[in-house]
Amino acid sequence: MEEIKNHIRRFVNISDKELNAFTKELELQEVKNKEFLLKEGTHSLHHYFVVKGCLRSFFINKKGVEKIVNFAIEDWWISDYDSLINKTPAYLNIQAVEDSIVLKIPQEKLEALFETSTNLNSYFRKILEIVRIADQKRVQFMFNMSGKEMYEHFRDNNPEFMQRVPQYMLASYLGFTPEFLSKVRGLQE
Amino acid sequence: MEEIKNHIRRFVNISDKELNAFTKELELQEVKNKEFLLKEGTHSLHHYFVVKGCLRSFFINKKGVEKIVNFAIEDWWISDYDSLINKTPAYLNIQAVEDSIVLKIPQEKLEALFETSTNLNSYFRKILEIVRIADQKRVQFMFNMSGKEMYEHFRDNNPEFMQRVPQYMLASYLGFTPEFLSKVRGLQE
DNA sequence: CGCGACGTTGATTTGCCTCAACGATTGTGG
DNA sequence: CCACAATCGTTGAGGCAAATCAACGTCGCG
Repeated sequence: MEEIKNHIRRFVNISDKELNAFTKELELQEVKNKEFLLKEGTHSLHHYFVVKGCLRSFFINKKGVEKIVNFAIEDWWISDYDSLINKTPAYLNIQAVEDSIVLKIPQEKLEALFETSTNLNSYFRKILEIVRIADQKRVQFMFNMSGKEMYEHFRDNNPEFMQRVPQYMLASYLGFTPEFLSKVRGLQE
Repeated sequence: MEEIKNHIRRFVNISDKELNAFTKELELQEVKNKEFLLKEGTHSLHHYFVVKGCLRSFFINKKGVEKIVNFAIEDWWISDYDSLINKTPAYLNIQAVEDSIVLKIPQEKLEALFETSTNLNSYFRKILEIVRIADQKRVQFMFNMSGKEMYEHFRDNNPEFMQRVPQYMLASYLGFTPEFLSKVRGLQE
């Protein structure tokens, strides 16, 4: 629990009492590599905070191909917001890419906490601000760069991922085929 | 001011006193068609709420072509979050697409209000949740649909925009050239 | 009227996909 | 502990969706 407490304290000035009210609702869960936390079509109930490991969210497109929407590593949240907020069946899958440890909190508990804690509201608002910025940049990259450039940019800005996710997942996240990524890598700079 | 008060009340249960503390910081601004609220390279200071009209945010890519990142119409917010939060020079331009009326609030005033108002925190958190879901869907569409499908989806789900934005801007938002959009439209269903 | 902004159409090019074949590595059961 | 099957990455040939480039029509407006 110290990981997430520290993470929150990095964003808001929060009392131990308030923090404990929050962490009391968290549940630790271990997930083995390839194990699912959410499958499309089911109802998503939890937000997940990654304590250790690496997860991905993805959907299956109409051609039957996996398309990775997001990765999450240590100190990051992952969930299907659409399903959680709108209470619709999930369109996304969430799956471990390594043996991992997550903390989970049900959306309804979180909503209840928001009623009483300004600081938690603030923390999650700030997380969403960061996510918004990241999403915006992703669109900008997709509109501005060739496949080769996107790969090089990702590699240079996220070296830690290069070791941890297989190449075909990186290809999927960047929006192209494994074959194409392989060719792009083949051409030396 | 009634527009934005009603908008906020749609999301949170807020007292008139709290609301007034917020609206007191807002400033009304008229923007003529093609007028800029933000130019890239300058520092972004405000969030903008559209009372009437239509705005767009865009950047110029390395080939010198405008790429539209977002539109905003009535009851919607638009800003360059990256610039506001990280206090960096804006990468985006914000410009009116019609004669418009906006309410603006400086980021620093908003931050101050967040310190004292749980409800405002909550409101902006909820706005960001919705934005997050929209961003996620946009990535999904880009990964799942052909140009023709993206156009038809947009047309069927956002009919109000079809009347209001010129075709070349729609093309830019969808990520392709005006020529291609024209051809896609040429093929009857 | 004449000019600039916007949309259309056609010919050509290109970035990335598809499909197929083939190594290398891993892991798993006999 | 070997044999074999999966899994993952690489390479090449061919195809296609969308971009590029260029020309032209139309409209609104100074």
